[in-house]
Amino acid sequence: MADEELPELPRGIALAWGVAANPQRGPKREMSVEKIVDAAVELAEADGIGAVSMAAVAAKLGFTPMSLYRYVSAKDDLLLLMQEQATGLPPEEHREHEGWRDRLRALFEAQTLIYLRHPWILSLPITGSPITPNSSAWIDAGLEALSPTPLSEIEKLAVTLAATGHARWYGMVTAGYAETSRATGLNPNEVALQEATLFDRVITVEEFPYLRAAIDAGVFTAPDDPFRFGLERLLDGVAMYIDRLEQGGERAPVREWIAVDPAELTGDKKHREAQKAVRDAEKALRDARKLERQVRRDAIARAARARGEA
Amino acid sequence: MADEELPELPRGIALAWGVAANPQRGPKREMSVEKIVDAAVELAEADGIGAVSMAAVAAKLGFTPMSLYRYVSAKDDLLLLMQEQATGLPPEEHREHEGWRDRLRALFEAQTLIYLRHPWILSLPITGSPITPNSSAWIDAGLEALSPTPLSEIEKLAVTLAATGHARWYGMVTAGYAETSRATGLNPNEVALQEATLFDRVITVEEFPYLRAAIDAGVFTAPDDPFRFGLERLLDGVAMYIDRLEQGGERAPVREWIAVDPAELTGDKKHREAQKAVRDAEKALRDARKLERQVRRDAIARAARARGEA
DNA sequence: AACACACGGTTTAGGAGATATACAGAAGTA
DNA sequence: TACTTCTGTATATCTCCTAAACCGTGTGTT
Repeated sequence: MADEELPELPRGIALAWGVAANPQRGPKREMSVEKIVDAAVELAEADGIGAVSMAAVAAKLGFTPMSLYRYVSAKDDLLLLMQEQATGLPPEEHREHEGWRDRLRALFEAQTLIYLRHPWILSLPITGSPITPNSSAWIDAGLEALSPTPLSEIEKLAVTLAATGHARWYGMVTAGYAETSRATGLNPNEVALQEATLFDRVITVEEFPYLRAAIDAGVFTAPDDPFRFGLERLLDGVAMYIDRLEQGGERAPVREWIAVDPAELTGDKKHREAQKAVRDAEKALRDARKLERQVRRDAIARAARARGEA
Repeated sequence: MADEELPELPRGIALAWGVAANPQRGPKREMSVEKIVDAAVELAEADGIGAVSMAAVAAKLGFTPMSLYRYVSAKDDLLLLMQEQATGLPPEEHREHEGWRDRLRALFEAQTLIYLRHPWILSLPITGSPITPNSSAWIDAGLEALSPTPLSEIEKLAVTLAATGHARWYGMVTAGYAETSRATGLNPNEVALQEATLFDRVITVEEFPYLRAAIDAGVFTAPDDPFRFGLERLLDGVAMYIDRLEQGGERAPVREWIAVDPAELTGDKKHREAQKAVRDAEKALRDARKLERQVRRDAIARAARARGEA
């Protein structure tokens, strides 16, 4: 009866919400979902998400791999629960801040910290919409921060989502370095420097003039954080919009989702051909550039050889 | 010699840049990297990234699995090349727009379209920093759009990154629906509706008052796109900042990257204990909430049963 | 022209990983 | 006590990735 109340809740999500029918009969349980998740998280912290296998988790707890399946119905569920545990609840401190802006910023920073601490979270596959207790709590906190503003509900959600996404993006870019650093044993600065060297090799003025200029200005080697700037501009924009509303200004039109041209999906022939033409043209351009690079490299090498022999 | 010029280029990246020493001896090649990547992409388009196995790709081309390794040094490389191919070059149309704002928006929309068309891209693991030709071209295009502005190089990069990240986030959220839709056979609207039902089940007024209010306002069922709003606010903020600069205003201070407290990484004991305390407290809260949910559910079920029996 | 050797595709094999299934023993229940 | 339910285990299958050895094919060299 009680089960019929929640028919389609995916297994993992149900577990996260604590919908676990505690069994009455049978032997005592020797493990618990929590212990399993803890062990899995420890493995991930130490050696990345790749180190998390059912066998490894079980071994860490001193059991056989199959025993885990009495607690977790599949590995995907375990991954979801790991994410949930590492994400945790939003910190209470953000409530101490006064305005919506400071609150949102505090949430943003808390979120980025989580990703910096647990970079493996970001390498988990996004399984649609993870409606878990903790992720809901983060969104709720964002909406709460914006609750004193005259924004509409969907606008509040939009701003919350934007800030969350920005934090996530921050994490992804940074976690890339962190993971490379862990995998190679180099410290992050060395990794950054090495990357910069690679950049120098392939980013030419002719092909990428603007990116080249940015590199020359040192944007990838400076210790400056481009993400804060982005967040502040976003918040500026929101503040401006709120001001406008408060002065009786018009609300921005809310557009619909970008729709994928159905022709592409149903396979309209002409359209497919057009797409193919674009792809072919891109390929031709790529090839031409590749050739150009190759030739240039050869020329340089030849010159070097000549210099060496001279 | 020429090889020594590019020593540390990771294999896959080197391939993407077309650094492929064409062999002279031996039998004619019957395949090519391009054909392999095409086949792999076709598999991914049809059945998701999970359908891409070396064996499947080889079979699609009529060869044995191992043959692929003469062209691609590992599966990861193949995945990188797939991403590169599906990303393509930024469309030229964005150059037709006048101001930086319209250009950036055009790039944003082009990028989101790519993710909507190839949602599997987003389920690829981010392998650090994919410095590939096409991804560089996208960044270059963003910087170009901003080149007439008085923004500094790092500020331009920050804005470009923010827009890119927002598009990616848009894609992730939307692709979740797309993948669920493909996997379950339901259309996206049905998926959204089903999700909404799940939301209704677990998001209570007591626990998530603000999220609950948003749901009641219909933010998840309306056909409105919260991401455009976010983008426009970001662009508003950038515009505002540019105005300020043009009127002789001060540049925003650029902060350094958020640093993870080294105590956490070196394992300071006190700090670890404090962290554990937080986690325990969170767990206690979670448990209390779980119990509360359970009890409430039981009560509801009991009431329903009583009603049924009455 | 003959030959050596680099190279392409194949075969075979190993190893890791998720998980289905069947089972023996433990704890409640009738 | 007998029955039922449940736990952890053992065994086995299936899917992947990829290392290594092999044979035939052209090209460059002698």
